[in-house]
Amino acid sequence: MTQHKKQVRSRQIPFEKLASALFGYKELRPGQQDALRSIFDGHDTLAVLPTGSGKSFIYQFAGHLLKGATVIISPLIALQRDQVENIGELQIGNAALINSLERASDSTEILEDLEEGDLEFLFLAPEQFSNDETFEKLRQIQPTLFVIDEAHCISEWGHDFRPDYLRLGQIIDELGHPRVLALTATAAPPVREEILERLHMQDAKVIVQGFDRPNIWLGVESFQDESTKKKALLERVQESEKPGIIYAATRKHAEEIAEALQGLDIKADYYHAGLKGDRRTEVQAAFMDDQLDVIVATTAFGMGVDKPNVRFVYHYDISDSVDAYYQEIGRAGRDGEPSRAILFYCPKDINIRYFLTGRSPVDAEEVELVAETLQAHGKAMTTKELSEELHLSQTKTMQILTALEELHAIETLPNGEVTARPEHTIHPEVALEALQIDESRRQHNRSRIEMIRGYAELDHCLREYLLNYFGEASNATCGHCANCDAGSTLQEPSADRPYPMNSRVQHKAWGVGLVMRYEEDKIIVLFEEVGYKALSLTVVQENQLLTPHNEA
DNA sequence: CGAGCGATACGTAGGTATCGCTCGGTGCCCTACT
Repeated sequence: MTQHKKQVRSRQIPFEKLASALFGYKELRPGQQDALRSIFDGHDTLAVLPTGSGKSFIYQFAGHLLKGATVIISPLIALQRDQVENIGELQIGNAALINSLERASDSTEILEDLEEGDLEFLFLAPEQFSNDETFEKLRQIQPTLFVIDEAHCISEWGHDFRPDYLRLGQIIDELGHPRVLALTATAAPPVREEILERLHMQDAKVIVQGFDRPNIWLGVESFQDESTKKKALLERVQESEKPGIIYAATRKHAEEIAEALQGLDIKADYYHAGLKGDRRTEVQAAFMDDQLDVIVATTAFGMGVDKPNVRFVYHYDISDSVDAYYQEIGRAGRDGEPSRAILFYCPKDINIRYFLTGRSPVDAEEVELVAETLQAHGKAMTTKELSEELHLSQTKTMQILTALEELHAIETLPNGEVTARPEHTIHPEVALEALQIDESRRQHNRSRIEMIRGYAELDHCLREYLLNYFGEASNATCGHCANCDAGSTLQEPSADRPYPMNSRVQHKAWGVGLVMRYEEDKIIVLFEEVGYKALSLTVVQENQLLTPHNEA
């Protein structure tokens, strides 16, 4: 009875023929083909494929062909609705979604349909597993395919903002480990590793398609003060082909820029999470229908936006990581036509990013307090109960719980409640270890900001920097970025690259790390414990600071 | 970190300079109140 893991060898399946019959596809793209092959050969699969490469098709197709239910985890209700609608237009089975906006009675019915096979696809946000009824029912149903769409959310949001993302691995185990398919357009090598680990993926295959978007011209314009920067941006927008997107760090900036553009008779509007739901829908729809030329937005805008003719993505404020920046500029030029991505950079803008990502450190007393309370309490508690009892903010409580959980000092139940582990008491040194875990997380965040600063202050090929960050080596000048245009040559592919790109190295103090890139006489390594570090190659070689690290 | 706001000082009328405080991003979910 290995029913749901039964091996239908992939080569027996005429993928192309079926894709054409079911979806009207003329041919499959390489990434789609590889991902399907991997799924049908029984692997858990992580597919990192550029947007517009038909990622939804992969789970639609696999879900339709595999017996049993398909559960899709998707971060936004709006995205889920689009997907359900999308499936409705195909002849591949019914789809539904369960969330807080639907009626509870409906969700009971939906789960019954799923059990009886009248429903093939169920869309959920990860938070839904905290609902005992839903979770129990899904455990009975034992879905055969478990899909995590926008899987980079695990590492982008899981650590503080939406912690339920970190619990998906446990959920997958509890559901009897259905075949797992994680999909994303943007994941640098360390993010890929984290996805595999956090989802408890087994016998996993990772499929990665190229990150390069050659039709997007890259540029950085530097300024010393805000007003000059703003003026330059407005001028640039006036002369740019439209439509376009402008990203700002704060809601206020977004509103100000949009108003300034309106003052110049440009059809512009702003978008951020402070707007009412229907207003957000309205602004987004206007942009999608070409009624707006420019949308000025915070990071709230963009996920699931697939507009082909976006001619520019400008950043009025710098992003908090290369990952976020790449994802945002990737919304330009989906039609393959020339487009521009320009970062308007002012060194002090980095500070807002430090503020927004840099939670204050936890202190030992708080950690002890949380640990003791959980032990004394005897039974499981919600984060909310804990934070109210201890007069700590929910964010802070979450921050402490995440660290304690990594130490296996506490356990998070499938419904999201936390409890002390009865089998071992919490030692005093756990608090100190938790501080270290928290500090290393903070350092990691800081180092990500340093990497985007590195991009902003770069004097050679910008594209090469981005591609290196995502683990791709490039061997020629791109000839299509501000620095290449200015005559800068590719960084010398010098003979002094003692460690291959993306190989693992060991440092005496900082532990194991991944070789990210070379720069003049420096090597940039992403250490698991301390984040990105730049080391002088001369010093490294003279003192033998790094040794190749082979995994066990 | 830094922008922006209100309160205060200054010393007699209204502007201006300074201090100290607050707030700044992303979305699920659920509960209480219209």
